[in-house]
Amino acid sequence: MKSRKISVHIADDHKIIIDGIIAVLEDEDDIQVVGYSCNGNELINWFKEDNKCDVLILDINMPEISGMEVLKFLKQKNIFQPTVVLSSYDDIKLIKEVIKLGAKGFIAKKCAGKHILNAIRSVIHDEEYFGPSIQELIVKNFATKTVLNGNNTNQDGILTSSLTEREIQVLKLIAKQKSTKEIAEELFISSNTVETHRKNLIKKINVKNVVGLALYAAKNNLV
Amino acid sequence: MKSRKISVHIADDHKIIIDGIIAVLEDEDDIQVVGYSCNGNELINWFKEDNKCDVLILDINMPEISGMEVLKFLKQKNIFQPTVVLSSYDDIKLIKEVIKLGAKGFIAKKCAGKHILNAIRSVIHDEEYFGPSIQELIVKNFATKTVLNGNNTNQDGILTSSLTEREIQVLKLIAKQKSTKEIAEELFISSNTVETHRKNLIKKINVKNVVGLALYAAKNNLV
DNA sequence: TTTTAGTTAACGGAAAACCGTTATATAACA
DNA sequence: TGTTATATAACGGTTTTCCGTTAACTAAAA
Repeated sequence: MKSRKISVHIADDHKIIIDGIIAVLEDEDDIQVVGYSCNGNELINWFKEDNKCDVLILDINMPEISGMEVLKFLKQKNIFQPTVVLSSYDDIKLIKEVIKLGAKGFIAKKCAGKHILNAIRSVIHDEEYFGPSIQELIVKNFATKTVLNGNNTNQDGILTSSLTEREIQVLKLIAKQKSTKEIAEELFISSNTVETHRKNLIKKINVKNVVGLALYAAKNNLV
Repeated sequence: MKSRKISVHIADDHKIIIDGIIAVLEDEDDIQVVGYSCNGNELINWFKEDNKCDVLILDINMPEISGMEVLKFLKQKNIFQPTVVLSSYDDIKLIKEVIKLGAKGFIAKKCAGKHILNAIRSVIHDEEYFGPSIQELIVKNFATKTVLNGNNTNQDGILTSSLTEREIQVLKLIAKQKSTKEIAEELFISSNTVETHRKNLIKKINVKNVVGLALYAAKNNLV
């Protein structure tokens, strides 16, 4: 007896990537693409119309409603949705966030198509799957974080840190080229507090100065 | 009489995008994909082995050897190569650079696949082709640049400015989170000179501070 | 209920960035 | 042969960032 095909929905703001994934998946006879979305809005509406799929392939870097926010939406609505997250960058913090939000698969876009197949077949069984470059990153991160000051890591060892709401808010304003004073005025807090946030951001993100913060912000679509 | 197919080579560090483009092109019976490269090195070697194609589809954002550098290589070797440049970002400065280096087609990755077909069929006849979002950008840029201070624009009106070699060098080091002093030591020049360069960069790029420079550097793959 | 995470705030001193402006030398260009 | 672009350098003053450290209050979690 042959079981039903795995239904897949793809969400990515780059149509060409959707085409690419479809091209990879259509050769497999246990997988079926049942739809795609070109932005977070479309995807959320698709869910709201009570559509379903076995596996969601989700780009994290989408304008307006990001993949992250889609995951938040799903979590909030208590929708259990096996998901493979696609990302342009290898970023350990991003991976942590994504795991926190319940996604089990994570692949860097630069990785070839066949890994998506493995990822789909893993997450459908609620198993984790990390693409090759991600695995490397996790191992590297684990090593350094364990040896170095465990400033961010808590008891779990790996599932940690990330920025607070306020810190993200401050970071965004820094990335808008605003000075401490301007940020303080905008957020109705003391300049000293903003400085503290800036300091904590530099430590948490492990960069040298505001330039590092700006690059981090750019990388994580906070700009 | 039916003419020979248009041979196309694709270069992009994201395999999935190559797959996507192949998927789009393989439905066309006047176009034939004759090869692909996953980075700038591979592509340059491909050319060095005296391979040829009618149209090159070139991603600008590749690690190590970028698309820009590939264009420089082709120009330097006097290889006339009709090229469609792919970019993740809509950036007017980038477009200008690319035009300077001889590419005639320019498409943002977010644009759907069919535009690539138009682009290929344009550049093969040495005609320019700009994707929809790029056209918008050019129009917008033209309007503001004309109205506002023409600080960067020279006689040509559109094909202008850009940073000097030295400025780019300094900018890259700033984006590496180095201080003025460190940069000065690395380049064997005075701190004062580095400050002058930083100042000029801020003015030229029209940003407020090093954060703006960092973001510009990130956007233009100088990081 | 203690513990932890987050937000707020302060302070003093060092370092770096920012600003305007001027100036010299060189190489390329018209 | 001027003109222009580029790279170099200096200077004084202002503003901002950076660093370490401490601490109080709150809300949520263990």
